[in-house]
Amino acid sequence: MPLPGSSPHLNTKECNSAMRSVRDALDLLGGKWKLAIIVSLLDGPKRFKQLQRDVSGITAKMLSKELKELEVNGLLSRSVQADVAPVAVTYTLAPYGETLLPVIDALHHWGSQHRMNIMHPQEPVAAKTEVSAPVAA
Amino acid sequence: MPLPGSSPHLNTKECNSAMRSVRDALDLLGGKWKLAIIVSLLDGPKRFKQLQRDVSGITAKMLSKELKELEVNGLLSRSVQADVAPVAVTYTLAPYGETLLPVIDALHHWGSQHRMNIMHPQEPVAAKTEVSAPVAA
DNA sequence: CTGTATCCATGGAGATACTG
DNA sequence: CAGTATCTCCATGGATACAG
Repeated sequence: MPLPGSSPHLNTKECNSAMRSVRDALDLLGGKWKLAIIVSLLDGPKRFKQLQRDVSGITAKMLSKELKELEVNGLLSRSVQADVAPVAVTYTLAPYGETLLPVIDALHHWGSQHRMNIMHPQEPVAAKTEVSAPVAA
Repeated sequence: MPLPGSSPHLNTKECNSAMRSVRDALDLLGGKWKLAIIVSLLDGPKRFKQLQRDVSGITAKMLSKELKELEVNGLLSRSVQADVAPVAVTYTLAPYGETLLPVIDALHHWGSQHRMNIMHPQEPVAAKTEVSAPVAA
């Protein structure tokens, strides 16, 4: 069952409007880091440095940029503790950010299945062109 | 194993392995065109030119490249009709490609909600920093 | 600690022309 | 029709140094 209240699948006319939504989601989450940050924050509020450790490989510049975008979109909130010595900034997943859980689950579920298919291919999953066709040159 | 019916959420130790799956999915679907192509093929088999019309804005080069990647990953199949005059190539969504429906639905569902939140903000969704902090300079 | 500014390499992707 | 080959532009993002 595809979606409660949605069609079995989309016809061409619905495609364009449907794609707009999908693109919205993908533009927001599709980067290299956004989901990793959100997933890390599912664990609880974190500080900048802590996030940088968790999201392995990300640079301060990227982290800062991504956090800004996520905040502007209401997915997380930023709070500053100015009274402590070297300033403490905490990032917290907003309730709105938690609405992403179904999306994350879907990606995670499919992704882990796909990973298994690739590593333990029961039946050849890969390309199978019906005539000849030098697919990958 | 964290996800049969989806856990409440992921802890830090599970994050890395979970992220690998999520990244797998995102790497495969995250581009600008992949999902659009797949969604278009949900409608039924299509030919190259037809796809290029459907997926508005895509160039032949990109379409060709994306189709190749999708085929290699077993999400669609390519069939050549060499006997007809100017050669007909048809792309068909593979059964494996249809396993993406839940993912697409999740993205579509969240994306359309998000689009509504942005256009008709009931309550200010956007950034709200607790202290001062010139967030977006 | 929490970022920002700058420089720079890489590659993603458009335009165009060409081939089978 | 169904692509491929080049050339080129520009955004992404890493490294590094600096700032509040």
